Amino acid sequence: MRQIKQGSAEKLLRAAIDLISERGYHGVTTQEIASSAELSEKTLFRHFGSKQNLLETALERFQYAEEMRVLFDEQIVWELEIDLLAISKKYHAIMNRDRKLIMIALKDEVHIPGFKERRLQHPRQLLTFLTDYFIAMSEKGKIACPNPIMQAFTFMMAQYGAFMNDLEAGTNYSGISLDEFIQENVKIFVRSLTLPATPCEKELQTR
Amino acid sequence: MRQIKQGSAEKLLRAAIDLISERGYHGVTTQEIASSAELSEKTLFRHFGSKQNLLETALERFQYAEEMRVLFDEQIVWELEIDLLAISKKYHAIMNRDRKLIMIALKDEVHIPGFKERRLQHPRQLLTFLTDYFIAMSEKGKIACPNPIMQAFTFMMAQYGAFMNDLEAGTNYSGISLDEFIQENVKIFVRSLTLPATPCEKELQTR
DNA sequence: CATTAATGTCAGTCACCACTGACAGACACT
DNA sequence: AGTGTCTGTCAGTGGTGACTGACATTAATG
Repeated sequence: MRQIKQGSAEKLLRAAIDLISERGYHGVTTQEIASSAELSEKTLFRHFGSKQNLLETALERFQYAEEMRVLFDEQIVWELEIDLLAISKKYHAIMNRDRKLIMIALKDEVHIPGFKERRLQHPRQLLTFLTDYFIAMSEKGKIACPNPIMQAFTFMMAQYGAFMNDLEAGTNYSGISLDEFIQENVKIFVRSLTLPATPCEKELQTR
Repeated sequence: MRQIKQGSAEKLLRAAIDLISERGYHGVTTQEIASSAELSEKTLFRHFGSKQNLLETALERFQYAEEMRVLFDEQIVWELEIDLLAISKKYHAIMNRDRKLIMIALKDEVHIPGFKERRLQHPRQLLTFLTDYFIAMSEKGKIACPNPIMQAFTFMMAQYGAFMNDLEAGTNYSGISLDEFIQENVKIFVRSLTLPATPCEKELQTR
């Protein structure tokens, strides 16, 4: 009967994620979580001991740095537009998969030791990957005039903003889709980074 | 004694915003709010009748479209870099001023009729202003090759992402400040939009 | 059949919390 | 001095919600 037990725990975790991401930790009762999982409240406590532990277990699923590393190791073709598109799409795919966990982390009502730190480490890693990519591209002579960290950061912030906007506002801006944004944003970076040998004295001045 | 009454209501509102933005609506008790405002719980209920009404009153302070309209009407000098910088700085100034209200809205635990709609309308207006600005700049021949709505949207998303990142992660990325981001992002858009008469066939193809 | 593991039911505990009523003190204005 | 306004204290009420213990049920397993 091990499978059935795991099935129950799984159902409870999913129900918890669904409900807490919508209404917040304190906005949902253990009773609701249990019956949403079609189990009794008692079973919830037998599995997880406490509401907080249920949440902690659920949150352990959030991680994406590793997947990003694989992307940078295996899918890069050293063609700016193609690579930036692939990176953007992967980023949004992962973020959308975990969007409920991200909502919970954002509401952040319960203090879970070490969780915030673990969470913030993923985008930091992505920044490193992207910066290294820009540096390498620069060394290959394929892009120009880099302040690679800041450009990587700026690229990430745009992705993050679009994701967050989609997360909370959905289709607030009529007729603009996430996909269109990705296309346009990549184009802007491509145009900005592949200057046809135009010098960049202006940048050198300001820093 | 009107002043004293207003002083108390104000203190309660501020305390409510502070606490709820940190711990969420259900994570804070009326008792805590009252004593954080150095007033009795009774006074809280005498002023606002209910906890929910206290929150609703607090949230009425969020608005920025009007301030943005003034900026676009009065501060624009039709010089891309200068204008984008001014717009960015104004945006972050407003958002930072209201960051606690934005946190509350994000946690979004309590359903307040019409609030979400009212909230989403501000960025939509900003998008309109910025799009019109790009169109005008294009007509003046100062920027090139516009898909103005998407470019305005992309610019906004970058700002939003940087703000949200700052809001929840603070100084997660060592040594990168919001101000540096603003500078870099504006530069990227300037470079991308002011192509020195390079044709844009590539864009025309893809759409 | 006996055992074991997972679950359910039921009844209940204990703490917390939004909210109230009755009463009283402080202060201003007339 | 009297009146009105704002505030505080105190002692509640009613509801809810996390969590528990005792006992029964179901089904798989040896």
